[in-house]
Amino acid sequence: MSQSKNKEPSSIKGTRDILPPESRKWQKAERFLQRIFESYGYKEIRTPVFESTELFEKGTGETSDVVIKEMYTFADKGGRSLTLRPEYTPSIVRSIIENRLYLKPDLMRFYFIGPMFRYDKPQKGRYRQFHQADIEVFGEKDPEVDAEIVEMAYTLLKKLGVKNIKILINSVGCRKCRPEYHKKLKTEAEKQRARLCEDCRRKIDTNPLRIFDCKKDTCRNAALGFPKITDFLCAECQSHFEKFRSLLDFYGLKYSVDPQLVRGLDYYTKTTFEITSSKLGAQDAVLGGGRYDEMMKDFGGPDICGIGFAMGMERLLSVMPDIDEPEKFLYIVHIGEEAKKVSMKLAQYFRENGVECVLEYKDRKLKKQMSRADKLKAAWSLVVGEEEIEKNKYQLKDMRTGDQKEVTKEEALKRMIG
RNA sequence: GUGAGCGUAGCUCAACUGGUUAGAGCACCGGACUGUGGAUUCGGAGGUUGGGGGUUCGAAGCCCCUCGCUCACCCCA
Repeated sequence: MSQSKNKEPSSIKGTRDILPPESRKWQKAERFLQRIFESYGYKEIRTPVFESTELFEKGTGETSDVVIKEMYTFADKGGRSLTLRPEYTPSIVRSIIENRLYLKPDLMRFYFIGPMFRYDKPQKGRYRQFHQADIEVFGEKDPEVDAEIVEMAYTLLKKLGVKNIKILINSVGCRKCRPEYHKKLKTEAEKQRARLCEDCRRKIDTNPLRIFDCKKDTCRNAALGFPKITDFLCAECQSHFEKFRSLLDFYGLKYSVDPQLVRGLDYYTKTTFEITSSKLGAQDAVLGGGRYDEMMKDFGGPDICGIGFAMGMERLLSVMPDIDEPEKFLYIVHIGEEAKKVSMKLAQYFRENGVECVLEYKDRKLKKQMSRADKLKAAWSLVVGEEEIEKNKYQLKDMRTGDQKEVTKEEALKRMIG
C-alpha cells in the first residue's frame, strides 16, 4: 500500500482547508455567536475530540444511524476503543457527571464551537469533518427554556442576516407515551404495506416514523391516514407542548408544527425543533435540537433533564451574507538597507500601538512596493527613504483617497487610529 | 453504503467528427518607469489533460479500472 513517490499530499475526503479570506468570516461568526450565547448566560465548555466509543453508543444511541454507520472509531495503542465525537451532547453530559458540576451553584448553561466527525458521504452542506456551535441547558424542565432557546436561535440567525428561515417544532413524547404511539403507527403502516415502496416496507420494522419522509406519492397518500404523535402525547407531554407553543407566540415567533420532525438521535423526549433555510439545498437544517430528559440518568448520573441544539457552522456560513470589511493595515515601503532597518523599528512602534503593520523585506523598487500595498489592499502606505530618515518624517499615504502627508511617526499613528 | 453528472494552467474556459509541439482571458513574476499604487504595453513562468491500463499509425476526446469533486438517496449539522 505504498504511495507513488511524487504524489502530492492531499486532504482527506470530506475534509477541507479554511483559507484566509474565508477564515476571517469564520472568526467573525464565532465571535458573534460567543457574544450572543454569553448574553443568555451560557459559558464555554471544552471537552476532548475523542471519547470512549461506549459513550456515544450509550448516549447517541445504538440504533441511531450515527452510531451504526457514521463513527470514526479506532483502537489506540492500549487497545481502548475510541471514537472521534460525532456530536457533542454525550461529551457534555459525561463531563457534568464526572466533574459533579450539578453540585455547583453555577448555571448549567454551556456552549461550544468546534469540529465533529462523521463518516458520511459528502455532499452539499455535509462533510466528514464539520463544525458545530452547540448549546445545552441542564436542570430546567419547564417549557420556558425550550422557548427561550428557540428564540435565541431565531434571533441570532436574524442578526446574522440569514434569510428565508423557518422554525419547525414537534413533540416526540416521552418513554411513557411514545411506545404506545409506536405500536399504533406500526400496525397502521402494516395495514398499508401493499401500497408502500420497498424502502418504506423495511421502515415499518426499523423506524416507522421515517415513512413520513418518503417522497413517493403512493407512500405519501398512505401516510396521510397514519396516526400523528401529537395525538398520542400523555397529559404531561401534551401540556408541555402546549405551553411551549404559546410561549413561542408570546415571543412573536412564527413556527409550524411538523409531526414528521423526528430527529435521528435516539435520546430526544418531548420538544424537538429545527430551523431551516431554503437556500441550503437538500440538507436544509441550519440547526436542530431538542430535549433529552433521560440521558443524564441513563449514564448513571443524577436525574437531571437537558435541552439544547447544534448548529452547523458550514451551513450557517453558507447562508450568511458576506460582510467584507475593508482591511485596516499599514504597508511600510522602504528604500535601501538603512531604510529597511528604520522600517523595522517603525513597524515595532506601530504594532505596539495597535496598528496592524506589514512590511516585505524584498529589495523591490518603490513603485513595486506601492503596487504591492495596493494589491494587498492596505489602508495606508508609509514611505521610508533617505530623506525621510534624515528629517524623521515619513510620507503617509491614504491608499483609498490617495492623499499623502509628510508626518512624524506620532502623527502617523494619530491619523491611522483616529 | 446506493445512484447520477463532472475532472484540461492558481481561476474561468477553448482545442472541428480521434490528427503536428494542448491554447486564451484573468491572476502571478519581470521589463518599459533610476522616489509613489490602480492604467497601458512587452515579455516570462506555469500542464505527464486527476491517476493507471487498454483500443489505435495516432487519445484531452473512445473502452475498463481507480481516485477526487458535485448533486441526490439513506441520514444528519
